[in-house]
Amino acid sequence: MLELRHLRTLNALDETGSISLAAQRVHLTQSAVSHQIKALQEHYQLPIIQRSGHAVQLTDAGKRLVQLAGKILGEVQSAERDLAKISQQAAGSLRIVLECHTCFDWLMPIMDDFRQHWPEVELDLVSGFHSDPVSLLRQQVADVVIGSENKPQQGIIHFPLFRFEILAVLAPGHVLGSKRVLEAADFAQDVLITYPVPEERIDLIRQVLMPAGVSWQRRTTELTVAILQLVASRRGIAALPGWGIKNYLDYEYVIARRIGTSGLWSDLYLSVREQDASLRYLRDFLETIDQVCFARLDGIKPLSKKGTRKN
Amino acid sequence: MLELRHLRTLNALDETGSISLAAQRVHLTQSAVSHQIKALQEHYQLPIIQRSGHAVQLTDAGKRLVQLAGKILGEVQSAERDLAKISQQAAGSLRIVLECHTCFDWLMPIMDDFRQHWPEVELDLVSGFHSDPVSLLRQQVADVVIGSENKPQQGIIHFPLFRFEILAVLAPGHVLGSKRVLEAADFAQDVLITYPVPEERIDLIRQVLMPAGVSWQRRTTELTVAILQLVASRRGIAALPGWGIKNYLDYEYVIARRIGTSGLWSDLYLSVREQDASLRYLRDFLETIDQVCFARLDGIKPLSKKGTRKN
DNA sequence: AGATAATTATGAATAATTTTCATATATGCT
DNA sequence: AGCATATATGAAAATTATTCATAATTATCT
Repeated sequence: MLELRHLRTLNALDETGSISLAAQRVHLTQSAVSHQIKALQEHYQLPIIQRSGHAVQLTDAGKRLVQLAGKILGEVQSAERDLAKISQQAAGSLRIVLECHTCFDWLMPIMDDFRQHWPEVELDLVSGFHSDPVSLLRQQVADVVIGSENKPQQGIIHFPLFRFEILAVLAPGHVLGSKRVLEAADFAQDVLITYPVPEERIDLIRQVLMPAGVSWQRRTTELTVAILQLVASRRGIAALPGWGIKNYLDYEYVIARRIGTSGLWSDLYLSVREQDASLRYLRDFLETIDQVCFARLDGIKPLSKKGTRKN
Repeated sequence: MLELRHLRTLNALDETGSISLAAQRVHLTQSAVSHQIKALQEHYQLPIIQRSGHAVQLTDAGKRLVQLAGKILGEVQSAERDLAKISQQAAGSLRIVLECHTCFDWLMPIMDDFRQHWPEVELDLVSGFHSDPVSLLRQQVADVVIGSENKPQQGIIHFPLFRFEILAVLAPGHVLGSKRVLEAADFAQDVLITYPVPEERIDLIRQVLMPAGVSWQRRTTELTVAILQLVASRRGIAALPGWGIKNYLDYEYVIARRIGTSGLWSDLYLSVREQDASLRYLRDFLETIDQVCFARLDGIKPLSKKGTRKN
């Protein structure tokens, strides 16, 4: 009756404290999670969760099961890694093209983790900018592209990672700070500070400014911290992922505003050659990204798993 | 994809070394187990078992999963016991009536184990012989009957334990030893040594001798070892469960013969009052019996689980 | 060796379970 | 109070697991 599935759900529930967020984490609907918990409670004749308003709290019984999950799920993942090693799918290469500059932030620790588990896999970042990153896969120059590309292509598979909001970043006290939501025209008033990549690769420009026919001034720099420094010192405004600026917001180094009423969102995918899609270490890499990102990055949302995520 | 179900199956497969026996252990058909393993192999793209003729051997990958099962399944059981404690189903009484005398052999260690896990449950054996053991349940004198009773009765639930063969036990060199299979008439030749219970409670008499109209001489004694001693010293012959005499056979202290061409079989059930059937400690007791008996008793076969074994 | 029995594999059918969908209900916020 | 958000729930749909029937394979017994 109790299955690993339930433990994974409870784990997510414990971390998120919410049925619907937990559901997203395990790629199920809120309803499915609700049913799962109900089934567990009926099976054990015990309440697993306790509701104080909307917030979901685990009961002692629930905590005991989460504790079990903690002990067990790691063992399972570890065993599955060993199986990959046995099947000699433990060696290979994972050369990553990062289309999203800010993604360094979360990717770095994941890479460290990955190296520990897969010492035989050559892990690298492919540097430089590329107009068509996916073509690097075909040319065997890279093995993985992390970016926004998700159009179906022959021989390429896109795994959905997550959706995140891009926020306008302003110096505290900036005039635009008085608005709750910024519109395209607002960006004409100040210098736009971006990474040094082509205009069409900047979501704000491609999706907001260009369609609105607004002109802009641009200044570029390599590092996220540098962008934030420039913003804070009133040299301009920027547009960055919410999770990338969380700490700076908390310390009120900068402030953030939504772009457009419903916000400017960007979707991230991980693309690989079709023949690599079932490589065990690749799957493990994906799994780790999932775990780490959803646990640590604020405000991200899961994408539908329709992009081939079975097996 | 991998679920606890698979680990339980692999565990049984490891212990039995056979697909069909493993299937019986986990209360599935042979086909189901075969399909499970096939699914695992396809999922991991690895052979899990290796066949040398009919004998099934685990591959390294299979062994790794069994190792995982070993680590995990105990944790699960332990967590489930804790849940029972949380739900305050940890206290109660388990007064056992043992209809099958020889069953002391395997029950004793199980009781010891049980006491450790459920210190709050008063565990006892109800001594003496009873013409209708199940009525003791109704009278609240006992909580559990282990015996052959399986006729549906109002308010009583019978959990199937297992089926075992009753063998004729002879002194080495006994004349009847020359026959491969003993028939009813053969038992008229020698003294029958039994436990001191009514005739109708002795399977050999009720199912073989009486139907055949054969007469017999009987001598009784309390302990299994005493019976074996009398047999070995040529005071008579006995009929005992195969697993009960295994050690004595191995040391050639006595020899055993099948009774009738297809053997004399006995089914064992565990009966409880309906309202007790979902008690957590009772379920745990049942689970332990299952584990221990199938792991340690030779030649026993599972019974169909039709007697209400869900939840 | 040949026949028979026993064991496993497999495709199709069935059964059971899980998930989703469409809502209802409950809570929090302004 | 009213709207937005979160959870619960029954019924339908989808998926998955199991069984059934049978074929294929291996072992055993004259």
